[in-house]
Amino acid sequence: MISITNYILHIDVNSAYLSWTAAYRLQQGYELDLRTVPAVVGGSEKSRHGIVLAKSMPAKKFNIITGESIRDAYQKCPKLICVAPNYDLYMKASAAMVEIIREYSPKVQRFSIDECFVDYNDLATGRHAIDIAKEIRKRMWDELGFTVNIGVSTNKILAKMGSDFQKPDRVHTLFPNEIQAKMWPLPVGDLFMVGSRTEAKLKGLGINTIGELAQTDVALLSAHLKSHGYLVHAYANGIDHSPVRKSNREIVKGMGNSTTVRFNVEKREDANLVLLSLAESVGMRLRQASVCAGLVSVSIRSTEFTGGGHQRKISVTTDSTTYIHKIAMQLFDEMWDGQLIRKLGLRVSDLYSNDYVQLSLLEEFDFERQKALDDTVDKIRGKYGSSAIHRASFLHSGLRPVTGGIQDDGEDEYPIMTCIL
DNA sequence: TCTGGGGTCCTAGGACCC
DNA sequence: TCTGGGGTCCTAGGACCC
Repeated sequence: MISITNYILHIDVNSAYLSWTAAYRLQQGYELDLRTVPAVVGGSEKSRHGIVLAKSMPAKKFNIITGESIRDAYQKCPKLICVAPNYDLYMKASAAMVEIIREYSPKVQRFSIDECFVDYNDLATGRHAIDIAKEIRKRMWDELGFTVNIGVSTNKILAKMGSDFQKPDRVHTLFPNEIQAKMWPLPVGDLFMVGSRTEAKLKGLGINTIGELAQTDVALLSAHLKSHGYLVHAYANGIDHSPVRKSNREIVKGMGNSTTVRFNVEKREDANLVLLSLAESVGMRLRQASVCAGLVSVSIRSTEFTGGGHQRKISVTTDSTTYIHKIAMQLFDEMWDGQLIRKLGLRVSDLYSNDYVQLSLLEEFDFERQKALDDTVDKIRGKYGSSAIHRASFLHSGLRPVTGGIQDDGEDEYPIMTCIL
């Protein structure tokens, strides 16, 4: 017998935004634990950000689902408590969680703000992975005040599926010899990477459970789902060879920001300002990551929820706020048909290290001068905050001079957290 | 005052080249 | 004078995730 020494853990915060908010409020001296009553984290309806981002277990009992409008949620439960998101708090809570997890293994992959994978070798400590998982679960509660689910297995897909079993505050195993008993009876839509469209197609083929998917001829699946068919078939059989990567950061493919504007945009000049504020944050993020982009994309969503995207490769790679904005406006002008706009997005990709920025001789654009300006603005914002300096065109516009990334809803802000979390 | 924001990967079709 | 084949690049859009 060969004993397994390498395990994969998947750690997932239960109702992350809500749990973190609840834990924080307890620390601040609130009596009520939001996790014990129907409560949601959601944006404000007035600024048209009113959807449920996270819900408590009691809220779930009222059939409130993530992503639905706050209004619909109130209809289901009039006593519902709704609190604003606090992304600064979430980043801190996430960092505190990862710091503890890294005590057990150097191979930790942050999969999202509230999830990570751990490659754990029990030769290192002589302790079994299941015991480690139980200890991590307990420490999250004791030291940070929130609960997690942990899945333990031998690869990422099984660990992830395992962490999704009964919640909250549980450790589950899903080893290969447990697949048939624990995973195959589940509805096919529960499988990672089977979303609503794929689920509908599979049901059309008479496939209703993960087990049925696992035992379907992969040729049939690929005929209907192309390469996605191979993927979900492998996942249904618990097959996944992807490694736990130490870092996601080095392999970022693109970055973008988008915003639902507080009012319907009908004037080009307002769209121009919104895209400028998005370019400010995208540009800052590029410069912070020391990369330049070779592709710019703009997306528009109308008040009718129609719309699309428009993108263009650019002849230079750039991290210039002003240049990105200039391209974005070209794209906008080519695409906009005058419809009322609800949401605008700006995204850059084709990222290259900015060590070798090419300066185009053809462009009538002074990259050197803009670079100096961007650097100065970044320094001031780094020191005094992103609202310390902004372009005069935003004065009296009713628009944010910088849009995207970590920011809160503005109305009901929490103070910066100072406690242990 | 219905419907957020940030990502990744895949596919299809047209342009263009040899 | 309807007509091949292979390849890459570019753009649009769909599907999935948290």
